[in-house]
This record gives sequence, structure tokens and C-alpha cells, in this order.
Amino acid sequence: MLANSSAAKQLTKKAPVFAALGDETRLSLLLQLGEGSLYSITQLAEGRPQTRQAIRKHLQILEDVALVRAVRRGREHLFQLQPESLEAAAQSLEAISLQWEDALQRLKTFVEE
Amino acid sequence: MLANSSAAKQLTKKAPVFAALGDETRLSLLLQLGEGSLYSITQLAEGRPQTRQAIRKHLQILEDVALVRAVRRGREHLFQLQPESLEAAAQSLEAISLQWEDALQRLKTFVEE
DNA sequence: ATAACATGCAACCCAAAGGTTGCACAATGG
DNA sequence: CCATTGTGCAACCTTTGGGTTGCATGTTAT
Repeated sequence: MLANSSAAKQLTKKAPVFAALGDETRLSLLLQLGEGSLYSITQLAEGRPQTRQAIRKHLQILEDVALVRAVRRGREHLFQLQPESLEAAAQSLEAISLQWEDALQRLKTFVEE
Repeated sequence: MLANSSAAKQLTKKAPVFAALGDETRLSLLLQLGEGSLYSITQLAEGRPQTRQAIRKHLQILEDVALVRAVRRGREHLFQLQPESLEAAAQSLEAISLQWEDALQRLKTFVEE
């Protein structure tokens, strides 16, 4: 299918998203945000080994690639998950797998002829 | 579903996999390997702006997280894609999305009562 | 044997990442 | 009004990452 290979060609543009996912702290933050509620920076920093400022940097990185969204309520900054971006990332990976499956299928057909 | 949350708790262990995916060159290598054939280091380095040694390092990183597998044939080192690892990574991301959907569903049910 | 080819290994460089401390600033709640 | 709470911002430090060059080592083909 053409849709696969074109999706695959766009893949390299998503490197920053995977890079954002490639950190334990940030994955853990996404997990907490996946619980559904909104969390402030201070709340997200509670119980973690790092400083509030460090957590803030991580949240900024997640926000930059739209894995997370921030809204202001008074003096606090509330964060929530943006699941569409996660889905998009997952589909990018599936695209490579599909490309691989297709290639194997073509090879198999070729050999059988 | 319990299976989701337990899968989610294992997520932080996969940070190295996403970190490996978080680089344009490595994503591009995966794409090439997704074509189905086996490629040597030299072949994979051809046409790319970086040195063969740089490409080799990237391949090592991909191999360390099992996104790629290497077999020796004579003097050359042939690499091939390991699609199971890609699938696993994709499913990890889906797990967070599902956790989110579940949370929203519970919230909705709670409000309706 | 020996020239050519595919790799491995190590030292080194520079920029980016993750983290900290310190302090200023805005919003809230008596 | 003032102490408190939630953030923002900047400087700084150390480790990791991506990349290079240079040279040694194994493998073919002729």
C-alpha cells in the first residue's frame, strides 16, 4: 500500500518525539498524567528525586513535541496528556513493521513463482 | 483492565528503546532495514553524510535495544530489522493511551450517576 | 603471498542533556 | 497588607551523545 511507504518517509521528522519519550522521568510523568487528572508542576514534582525545576524542564520538552498540554489556572500551571500524539507515534512504529511484512510477502511471492 | 496498568508500570524500563528511536539517522537506518534485505555496515553507510564508524555506533545502539540484529557472513557484518521490538514499543505507547481512555470513561460514568 | 576490502578499536572534540542552586515575580488567602 | 505558595529565569556544572581521525586486524580474491 502506498500509504505505508509515504508514512514511513515522514518518519525521520518524528525523531524529537521519540527522543522526548526516551527518558525514564518523562515516561513516568506521562504515566502519571495518563491517570486522567490535571496536575500542577509542584504536584508532578512531589515524590520524585529531582527538583521542581528539573521536572519543569522535562514537562517543557514533552510540551514542545505536543505529548502534553498546559493550561493556566490562577497561579498554577496544569498539565494534561495529549493522547493523539502518543497514538501518532505508535502508528509510526507500526508503519515500519508493516513495511517489513510487505517486503517479506513480496519476497515470498517472488520465490514461489 | 488490569493488564493495561501493569503493562504501563513496566513502561519506564523501555526508555532506552525510545531513546534509540529518538535520532534521525537511526530512524532512517531502520527505514532502510525495513525494506527487508540484509545490509552490511559499509552498505548502510553509503550515501549518508556520516562516517562508516559513526553509522556503526548507531547500529550498535539499535542492536543494544534489540531493534536490530546482526549476523556475520565472512568478513562482513549483516544487519536486519527485528520487528517484534518495534511492535513492543508501539504497544507500550498504546498502553498509556488506553489508560487515559479508561480514566476518562470512569470519570464519565461517575458524573452520570 | 599479497593487495584490496570490511571491520574493530581507541583517543579525542564539541555540543547538548539532565541536573542543581539562587533569586525574582505573580497570585492567593487570611 | 503581608506571608505563603506556585512559577519563571539564569548561571553553572557534569555526563552523555554524535562525530571524527588514525591505525590495527581479519578475510577474501587473484
